[in-house]
Amino acid sequence: MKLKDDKKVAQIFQSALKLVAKKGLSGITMGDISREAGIATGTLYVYFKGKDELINALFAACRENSVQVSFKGYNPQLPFKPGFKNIWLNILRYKLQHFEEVIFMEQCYHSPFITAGTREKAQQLSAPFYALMERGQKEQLIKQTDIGLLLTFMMGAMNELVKQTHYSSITLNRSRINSTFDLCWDALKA
Amino acid sequence: MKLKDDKKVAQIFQSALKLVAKKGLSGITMGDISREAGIATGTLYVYFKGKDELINALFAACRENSVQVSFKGYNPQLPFKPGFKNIWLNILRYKLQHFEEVIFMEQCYHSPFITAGTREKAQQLSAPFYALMERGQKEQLIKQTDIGLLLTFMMGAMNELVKQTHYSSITLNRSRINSTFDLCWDALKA
DNA sequence: CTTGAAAATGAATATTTATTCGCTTATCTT
DNA sequence: AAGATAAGCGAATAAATATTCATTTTCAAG
Repeated sequence: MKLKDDKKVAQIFQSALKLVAKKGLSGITMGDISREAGIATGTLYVYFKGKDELINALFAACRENSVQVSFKGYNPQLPFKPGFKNIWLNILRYKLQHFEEVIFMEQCYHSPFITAGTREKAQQLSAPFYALMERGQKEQLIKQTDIGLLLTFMMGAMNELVKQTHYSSITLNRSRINSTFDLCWDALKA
Repeated sequence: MKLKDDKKVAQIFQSALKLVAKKGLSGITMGDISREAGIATGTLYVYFKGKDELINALFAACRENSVQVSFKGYNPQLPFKPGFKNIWLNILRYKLQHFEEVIFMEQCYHSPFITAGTREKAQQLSAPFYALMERGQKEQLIKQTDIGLLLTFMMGAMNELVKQTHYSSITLNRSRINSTFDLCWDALKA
């Protein structure tokens, strides 16, 4: 291998994300991606078998990255609520800073591109979030409702918030973020 | 005009929705739609100028329909909370019963198909929801947080819930629905 | 240096998909 | 019932897009 490195893959991913956020998954072509990335169309096929593989790889990469970042700085020794807020903030920050990924993931979920295998792997990465909520329930801090439901509620609210923020170009300042956390916490708390 | 009636348009819309829910906005072709609707491809062009117009019309129709249904049975004379729950249930029911529309709307939001005008009109239809929340705030029942934020939080949570329900084929029974309403109410209540 | 293997190119090709149009069929009007 | 008008058709065309491949460039090892 010569220059076929991660850097170029990252560049391709960045371009694809940017375009999907702007024109939607249905609006991008391999030609668009290569142009945006500043490479020849044929070069895309050096890195990926085809469009399907590119999209699946990007989907998996986004998912892994976002989960990994979520638990940064989480210390299970500390009390639940601050730990939870830490993770909540990690997630929100990530989504705000990687808005394009939020849109891309959303668009992907119902596209024929994403294979069952890719979907499956993405789901498995949710395990730590389930564990977190279980802890909260054990400590009687979180409602004794189905955890999947609680997580869905929380993640859905956050996603929509991030999207709305971008559309309306409202900046989510510290005070607004805290208000939103309160909404979320009040919803979940026992 | 002979048979060029609402019934056929509805049939086309239904087919498009079904296909988008299954294969995503990027996965459907005019040919797919016509086949699913049991008509010739050329016939689509009797009803719509082209793919763009079809998608925009469907988007607008979905939006109008869902807003209209939301306020069914709402009586402003009654106390706030039961009225709010009534609307909340209307929305949830609608989304559950029209899952395909939820997916379609979501996919559309970031597609190049939807024009600025269509988007604008969709936004204007939110006015009654804003008014509802204002009432709740005046009566000191709802948090004094930015209404857009409250609505976004609520709608996002509901959408995600509906999607999750379909993916995991969990039936949202009466008790689960009430649990979810409690999450939502606890989040919003002052 | 030279050379060989991998990477990059982008025009050419293959494939898919939107749209058109000449024609047929159905319905309404008088 | 005949004529007029609009809906419906689907093969043919046009346009867009994915993918290939013969050629060129790059770079590291000898």
